[in-house]
Parts: sequence; structure tokens; C-alpha cells
Amino acid sequence: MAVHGPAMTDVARLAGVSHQTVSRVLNGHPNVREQTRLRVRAAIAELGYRPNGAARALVTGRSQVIGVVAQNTTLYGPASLLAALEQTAAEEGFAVSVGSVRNLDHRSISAAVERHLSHRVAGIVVIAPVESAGEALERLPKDVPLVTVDGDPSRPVPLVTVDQVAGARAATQHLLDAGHRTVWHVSGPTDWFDSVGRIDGWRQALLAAGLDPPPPMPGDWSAASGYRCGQMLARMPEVTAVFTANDHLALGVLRALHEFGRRVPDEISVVGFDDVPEAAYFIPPLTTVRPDFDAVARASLQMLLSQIESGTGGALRQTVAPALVARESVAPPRR
Amino acid sequence: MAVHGPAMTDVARLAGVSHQTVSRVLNGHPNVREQTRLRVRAAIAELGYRPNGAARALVTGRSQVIGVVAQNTTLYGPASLLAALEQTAAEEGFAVSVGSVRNLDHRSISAAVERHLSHRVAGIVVIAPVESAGEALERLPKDVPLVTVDGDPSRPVPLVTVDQVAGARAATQHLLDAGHRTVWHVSGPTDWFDSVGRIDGWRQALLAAGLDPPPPMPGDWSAASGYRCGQMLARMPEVTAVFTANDHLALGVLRALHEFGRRVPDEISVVGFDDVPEAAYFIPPLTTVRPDFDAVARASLQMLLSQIESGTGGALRQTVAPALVARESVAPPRR
DNA sequence: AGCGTCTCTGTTAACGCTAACAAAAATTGG
DNA sequence: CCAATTTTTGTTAGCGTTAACAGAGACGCT
Repeated sequence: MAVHGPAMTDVARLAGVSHQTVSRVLNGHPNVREQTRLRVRAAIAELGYRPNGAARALVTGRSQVIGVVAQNTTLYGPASLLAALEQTAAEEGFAVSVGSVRNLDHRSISAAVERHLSHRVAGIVVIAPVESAGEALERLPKDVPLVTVDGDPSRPVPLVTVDQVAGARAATQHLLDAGHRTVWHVSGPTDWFDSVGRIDGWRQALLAAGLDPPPPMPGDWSAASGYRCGQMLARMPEVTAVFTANDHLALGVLRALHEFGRRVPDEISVVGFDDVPEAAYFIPPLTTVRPDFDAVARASLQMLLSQIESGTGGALRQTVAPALVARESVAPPRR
Repeated sequence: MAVHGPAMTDVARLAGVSHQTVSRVLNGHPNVREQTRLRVRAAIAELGYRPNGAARALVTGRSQVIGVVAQNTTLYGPASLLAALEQTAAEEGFAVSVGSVRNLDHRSISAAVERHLSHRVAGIVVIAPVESAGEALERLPKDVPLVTVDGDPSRPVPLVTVDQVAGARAATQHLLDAGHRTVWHVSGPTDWFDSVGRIDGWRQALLAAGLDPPPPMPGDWSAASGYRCGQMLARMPEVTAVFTANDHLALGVLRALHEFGRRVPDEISVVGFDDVPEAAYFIPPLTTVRPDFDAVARASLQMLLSQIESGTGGALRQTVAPALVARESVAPPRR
């Protein structure tokens, strides 16, 4: 099997030039006569020649591949990010190699990065939303272009991130603006920076309004944990507004409230985060915060490419602002 | 930048052997003295040597990378499949390169495959759920190990697929067993084989029960289209049972029924497909069919690896049976 | 005409690895 | 203990590409 395709020399022979000239045509080198270029192009087409990326990577030391390290690519956020990243990379002529990882601990991340490095990827994007990932990143080889997404804001690493704080503040403010006296929060796992940021933004908004934040209820992103928190919230008559750290938590909360006969938004308002495509079809349609994953992907790729091209490893930072999407799960509190 | 790491010769020098011996240790060749092996291992560790995949790929003609061509990796099914595929591949020492593609038409697929081929991937997995993909696959080079997932059952290509027909039949039968006189169906896009299979299974179950299948209502997998179909179903008093081609469609249907005041499951029963993690928290919790994505991933990778190793390109076929998950969205019809 | 300066093309040498063969060392059998 | 084997190691030659340099024309200037 594996009938090897034609190589550059075959093209060269057919076109009556040297293989180097073929290489020049392929790489868009300027100093090639138009006529020659055409002849080479024709030969390439005739033979169905396809350049060998491995050989190129060997001699240049870099492949046209970007490695991505991510955890649970089944979650909506990571999956969207990954897809967007891949699209953007493809437009720039890069392939994306995924190294998904069960746990975001030190060892797993290092192993995934190692795998990428041994394939000589041009750069690495780490979707590293948890604390333990940060440590792993610090001891990585310094000469590899690297960008982290949703990582630790306090580390000196190039970072692109959704402005969790601003998003959470907007969500909370939206509820306060509707007239609620305070806002409860169902958070994500507290070792995720996303969660921390959202807790922060929620707290900021309350404090700015002179309110004392109630204790956040910790969830784990899943509808199941949202349901459990919702069961508690449903039994607390003073609760009129809830901000959940993502839409799936909100779904669980909605379900619990429904079971307890507490009507949304009449008795309790709910705001989520992520704007999953189904959020508009929850009962009731969910007001939520929409992060722009495309923008995040574009920003991180651009940052990575500029590192790859320039060789500088600057520790930039870029933040993408999310937008509030108002639907029917928010209403003024009943007097 | 790009301080090149140590190469095999550096390791060899440090260990006092030839680079070939290092290569043998690395590839687990049997005829190496234990003592030598240890010395080489030590040198590798000391230098932090990492083999150069590009060089290896160049000389062997195959890299340790598997290319995946997929469409919308944001959907739950494809995302789960991709994640599972990546996990399994990693265990076998393979990296996964994703070539996601906006449309599953001829050109896009060919382009994605081309990209993979020029990186000399060891094999390709095509998640090709639509008709137009099949054509592209037929004109692919025959010497590349290839497996399709959820592809065209009528094509002579190695194929792993969820048994859509059986799943749909089980769902429909479940509703009939509950006592419903017939079952309506909200389908996926009809150019997806998944949809076709599910329509088929639904129809089979009805015909087997001596019933005349009502016209299926075409959706596009989204909650939005489910909602539109749901609005129609809600106004049809004779409808007591609906099987939707996936859970998101079901969500839209549930929402429409709710809006029209038709209670689920009291007045209308609903069954979905996919068992997304949130399905248990829909209102009401959704009875659905759960495909085993891990099993699909394992089967396809195994099939691909056996092609890679043996060189035979046999057109195998493997089917993974899904399981019905009963929740609260199904009840007997009211008399 | 002679000479420097472009533009275009060819030649040669890596890149880091494995395959194939060759040589050396260790082991066995009589 | 020596020849015949077997095991272990080394040597050489690519894999297909780009980089660096060298050569050949074409052109313009003095």
C-alpha cells in the first residue's frame, strides 16, 4: 500500500527545470520567469503533486500545524472555541492538532504539550481554564510560541480571554435594573478562572449598588448541579433573582423552580451565561450573556501567528467583551 | 527563536553509542543489550531529547497523526465523537488533526482531505453524515487508510455507524407500547444519513404495528426548527406522541407545546435522540435514545489502525447499538 | 567593448531520522 | 578450542524539502 506520490524532482523533470525552481514557485518566490512558473504549475497539476509537509517541516524546523490543548471539548464553550480556532487556522493555512486531556493537572498538560512539541508544531494554544494548568505552563520551553485562552490572568503568559467580570457584572446589573433587591449566584467550579471571574463581576455589581452579596452556591457547570442548587433556591421565599455561571446550570435551576411551582420570571428571574443555541427555547427563553468565541479564536490565533513570525514572545493580553442577550426569563419582582 | 533541541546524534554521543542504536531503543527494537538500553535512556532523559516526528515521517512516509474531517463540531454528536476519537487515538500514540469544514460538499471535503494528505497523515476518519460527502470519498486516493463514521451505508467504504434505525425503532416502539395510536416524527435534515435512518426506523416500527405513518416534519437539528414544528403539532388535537430526531428538536417542541398549553406527557408524549447531558433537566425530563459515542470512536479507530498496520483496505462495517433512556416525557395517552 | 548589476536558474549541502547492510562481539556445539 | 551461529552494534545511504551559494544571461553605463 502507500504508493508514494510524485516528489518535487518528478515535477521538475516534467517541467524541464531544477527542483529548486519548483520549490520557488511553490513558495511564491518573486524571481521566477512567468513562463517558467506556468510550466511548473502545469506539471504540478498534471502529476497531482502535493508537497510533503514532513520534509518541509524537517528542513524549516516548523510545521504548518498548531497544537491545541483543551480539556472537555464536549462542553459548549470549549467546543465552540475549538471549532472557531480550527476555522481561523485553516484560513491562515494551518492545520490544528487537538490534544485533549482528561484532567487539567500538571502531568496531563505537560504530556499533551510534549506530544505537540515532538511533532514540531508551529505554536500551541492552551485552553487552560483552571489553576493547576498554570503551573504546568511556567516550566514549558520558552522558545515555543504559546497563547493561553481563558487562563490565569495573574501569570505573565500571552492570554486571550472573555471578559468574565464584565459579562457577570452586566448580567447582575440587568437584574438589579429590573428592580430586584439582590441577586443570587450559582457559580461554576471555583478552580476555573471563568467561575472566579464571574463570581467577581457579580459581586462587584452588588457592591457597587451598596448591596451585601449573598453566599454563592457552587455548581460544576452541569444541569444536574444547577438542579440541586435550584431546589434550595426554590425554597427560599426571599430569592427573586438568580444569575448562573452558565446556561446549563440555568436549565437545572429552571427545572427545579418549575417543580416547586415557582414561576419564572413572575416570581423569580434567571440569567445565564454562554448563550448556547438552545437557550432561546428554554422554558422560559433564557436571558443570558453571549461571549464571542469567534473573536477569541481570531485574537488568539493572531497573537500566536505574530509570535511565530516575529520570534518575539511578548506577553500580550487581550480581552473580548461579551454581550447581554435579553429574553423572557427576567422580569421586575412582584411587590 | 526556535533553539533547536538535541538530536539523536547528541544522545548517541552522550551515551557512547551510534545514533542507530538510539533509534533502536526508541522504537523498541528487541536486539539491544539491556545495559545499552539503560545508558541510552539515561542520555535521553538528561538531554531532554524529544524525537523529531517530521524526520521520522519523512523517512517512513507516515506520521503518527490521524486526520479527522468533520463538519459542525459544535453540535453535541460530532463534538462527543471528536473528543472520544482524540482520547482513543492518544492512547494508541496518535495525534489527531481536525479539518473541520463548513459544508459537507464535494469541494470542501476534498480540500480538507488534501490538507491532511499533504501532512502525510497515517489515516483519515471522515465524519460524513451527508449524501454529498460520499461522492467526494469515492475519488480519494485508494492507498490512504480511511474510515467513515455515520456515512453512506450503501457505499463500499469502511464504515462505523450508530444503528439509527434500531434506535428510532426502539423510540417509536416505546411510544406505541405506552398505548399511543400513532407516532409523529420531527426529522433532521433529509440529506443526513442519520436523519434518513431515524425516519426509516420510525416508519418500520409503525408499519410493523400495522399503522400508516403520518408525514414526517422536516427540521434541521436546531431547537428553533423543533419549535416551529412544535407549533404545528400543538394545534393538531389528534397528536399524542412525537419522536424527534434529536434532543434539541425535542426541546423546541417541548417549548412550543408548553406555550400552547399542551401538557407533556399528560397530553402529548415526546421522545428525543442523543441523550445530551441536559436532557434529564428538560421540562419534563426527556425520554431519549443514547448512542455510545465512545464505542463508535473505539471501533473506527481500531478499524483504521488495522488498515494502517496490515495495509489491507478491507471494506468493513460496524454498527453500534444505541440504548433507550426512559424518563418522564412519555405517558399513556389520555382516553 | 568592457564591466558591474540585475534577474533568473542550477548545484550542493544540510535537516533528523530509519532501512539495509556490514562488522564486531557474544554464544553455542562439537 | 575453533568454527558456526546468533546477538548486538556501527556505517552508509537515502527520504523530500529549503537555504546558501554559484553560474549564466540580459541590461545599462562609461
